[in-house]
Amino acid sequence: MTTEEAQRRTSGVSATTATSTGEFGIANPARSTAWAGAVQAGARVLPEHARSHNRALVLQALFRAEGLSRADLAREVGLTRVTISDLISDLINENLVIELGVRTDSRPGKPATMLDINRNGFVVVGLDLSFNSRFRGAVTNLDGTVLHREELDVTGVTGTEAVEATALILERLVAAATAPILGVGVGSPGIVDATGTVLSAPNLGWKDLPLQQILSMRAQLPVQVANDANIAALAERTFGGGGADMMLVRAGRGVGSGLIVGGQQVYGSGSAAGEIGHVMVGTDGGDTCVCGKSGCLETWLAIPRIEARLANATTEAEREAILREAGERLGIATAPIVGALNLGEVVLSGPSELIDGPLIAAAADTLRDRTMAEFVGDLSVRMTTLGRDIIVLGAVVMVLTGQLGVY
Amino acid sequence: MTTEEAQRRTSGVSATTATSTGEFGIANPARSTAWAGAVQAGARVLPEHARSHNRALVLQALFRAEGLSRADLAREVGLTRVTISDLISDLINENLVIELGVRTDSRPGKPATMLDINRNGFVVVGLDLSFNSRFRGAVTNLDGTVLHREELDVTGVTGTEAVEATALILERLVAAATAPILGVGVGSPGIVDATGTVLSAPNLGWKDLPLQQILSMRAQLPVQVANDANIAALAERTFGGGGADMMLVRAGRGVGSGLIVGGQQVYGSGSAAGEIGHVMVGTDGGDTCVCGKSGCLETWLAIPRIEARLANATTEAEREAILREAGERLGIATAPIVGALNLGEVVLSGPSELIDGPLIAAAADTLRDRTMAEFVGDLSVRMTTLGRDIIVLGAVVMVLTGQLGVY
DNA sequence: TTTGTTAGTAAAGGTCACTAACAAACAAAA
DNA sequence: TTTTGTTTGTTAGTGACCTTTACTAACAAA
Repeated sequence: MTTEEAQRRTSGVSATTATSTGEFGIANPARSTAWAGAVQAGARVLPEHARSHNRALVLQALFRAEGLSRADLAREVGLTRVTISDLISDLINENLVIELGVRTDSRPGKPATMLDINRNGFVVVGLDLSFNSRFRGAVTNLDGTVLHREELDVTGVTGTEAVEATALILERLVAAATAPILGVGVGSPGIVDATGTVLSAPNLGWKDLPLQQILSMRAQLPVQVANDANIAALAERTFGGGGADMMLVRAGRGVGSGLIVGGQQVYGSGSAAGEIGHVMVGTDGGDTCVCGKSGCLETWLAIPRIEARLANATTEAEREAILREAGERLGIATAPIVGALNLGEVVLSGPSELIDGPLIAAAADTLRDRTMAEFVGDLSVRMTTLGRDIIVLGAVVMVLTGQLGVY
Repeated sequence: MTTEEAQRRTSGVSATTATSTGEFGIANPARSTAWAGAVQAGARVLPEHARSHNRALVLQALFRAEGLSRADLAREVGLTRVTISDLISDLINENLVIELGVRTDSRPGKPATMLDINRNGFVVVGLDLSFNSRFRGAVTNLDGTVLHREELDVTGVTGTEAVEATALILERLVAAATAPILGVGVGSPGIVDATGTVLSAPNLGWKDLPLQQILSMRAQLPVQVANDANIAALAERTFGGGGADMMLVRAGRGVGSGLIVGGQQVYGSGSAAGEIGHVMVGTDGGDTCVCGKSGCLETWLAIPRIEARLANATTEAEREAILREAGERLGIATAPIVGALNLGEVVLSGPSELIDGPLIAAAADTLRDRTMAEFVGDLSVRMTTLGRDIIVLGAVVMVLTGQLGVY
């Protein structure tokens, strides 16, 4: 049997994904069950792929609406009760699904046995490398509920040292896990390709760093690495009520974004989708940017820049004008994107004391003024509700998608 | 058996898709074999879906590279020779694939039997409703080679009359078909939803018009309707060598665009993706637009506007400046889109005597100036090579995708 | 108690792609 | 010329998968 065939024969997620003893080194390698992987152009479909797709559908349905019976699932997914029973039997054996007992409400017919994803039977480890001077991480259950946190100061740490720091915080999180670890998700700044290689992350001094491979080898766990803003968009989509056509803009030290188009994450031709920080805004100049150009979105919207301007503001009106201008510039930059993609939502993530107020209001006004009302009539511009944990939650979504096919 | 079950049982494209006698009214109803349809969220996958997906893969491989044997296909697609033989047997029975005879070159082993899609065994009807005063249409083979053309003057024709005109030109094209018609593709201006309903097309006086349904009933053929610029993007992707992350901008009476992201067409939250004509460009005003705003992309790039400006130009330098300015504005408007989506290509479609020259050069320069070179380094900005037939070719792609799953 | 409904399971059947094995047809080496 | 090895395409049989059909269990309502 060839390697490829062996892989093809492997389906499902083994229930023994990782030991919960906390050893940093015992678990199964990364592997994808997701249907998405099989749908790529040129990929044939075998019966077993159909099975894992249907299996993912069942998990998705259970994930979204707890308290479903086998019969409910059959109606929801469109398969027969027989097939659902068979799939559920597998999932129960793998400890991914549990029976909650019989339905209590009074209805004719045999009472249903309620099912749910075993939300506490596995945990996910999420890492957020996007902060300037500290790495953050958390252990969560499958709902994204944080069970344990770790932080690590990394001021001035770059290159290999930064990799070691990442491995260290991961090790601590793995040790803190109280249930088998389904997988590890990492949100990194910079450009990250589909294989989890950090092509470029200037702040961390990383270039062509195969972070996913490194961490996966070290932890012996399935690891997935993606850009922080992209991962935030995933989180908003799954946990924040984000729609199928959505943009998440993240303002921090720089400005980045993640895009969901047609329900799918956008990666871009060079894995650099969402990088809007250095797109010039308007035709009337602006401050000089670190990149050499003038009037980049970052010069208007990066938090340090806003804070510097606000430091000179003496009155509340001045303060508001500064924030409104930042919002306007965001609106100017995103209007063509919103129009071209016919987005339904623009979600902002960042320090709410700065963003949630005049800034976001001005962005919404500007967006509406500069696009065609007929097309963007029901555009929603809002803050994320996920707060500072958004990257960690995105990591959960990545792992759920990668390991279970849930999204 | 329920309707849904009956549909589920129906797979493949019957070889008797339509009579070639030219009667306007004898054929089978629209039906989708495409895998894409089955991959939607919440859609279960049955073995037969797997089969039609694999079938589509075989057709795709044959479509792209003629002169493949069964064994070649097995290697290409990843299925076994046995399975390929079985699929090919079906396809030959349906007259979609033909044997070309044995391979002539001298190699060890049994000589292979060459296969090809029966490119002239079926025809496709394409309709282009995007011109101001005339409807254009063509009958093509499966390669997109035009076999017959029809035109119809529709100056001042709107509403129901325009629908009748569409039906008339379609009837003529169907009558001219010399082989069974695989399907009909229609490129319409305005907003068209996924069901082929024209939600809004002011120029034609259409609003919530179920054009696909109307034409499908009239012609008794599978009909697919989509926005003209979107369909043009499809054509560029399949016949024009367009990449997986691409934008096609169409300048005509107005300005529209079509987007391909991650190899997939973008539809948008309100089916209005690509509508960039009324996005404001820059922060320095501009001419008043019919929409009421100032400085919309259309005021810079719509062909009538450019022509009006050129009429006042006396020197070649003035003429070039006007064209360069139009290109610059296009670059300003598309820079955020190119950056956010990390597009690899921007393709222009329209009158080449105006677009292909200073305009496109200025657009390329502006795009590069206003984005981050690191991210858009290998961005290609160019004219389409498909000329005026681009909409008709897009119709072919729609039909191939919808009826055969080829894309 | 009877009737009707709903949940879940068991057995049998059809579809699909796979493996194994083989004949046909050729080139190249012996 | 014969033998060997390669490649193509087919036949036969197998296992995976989901369906249909039919059943039991468990309940509400008449």
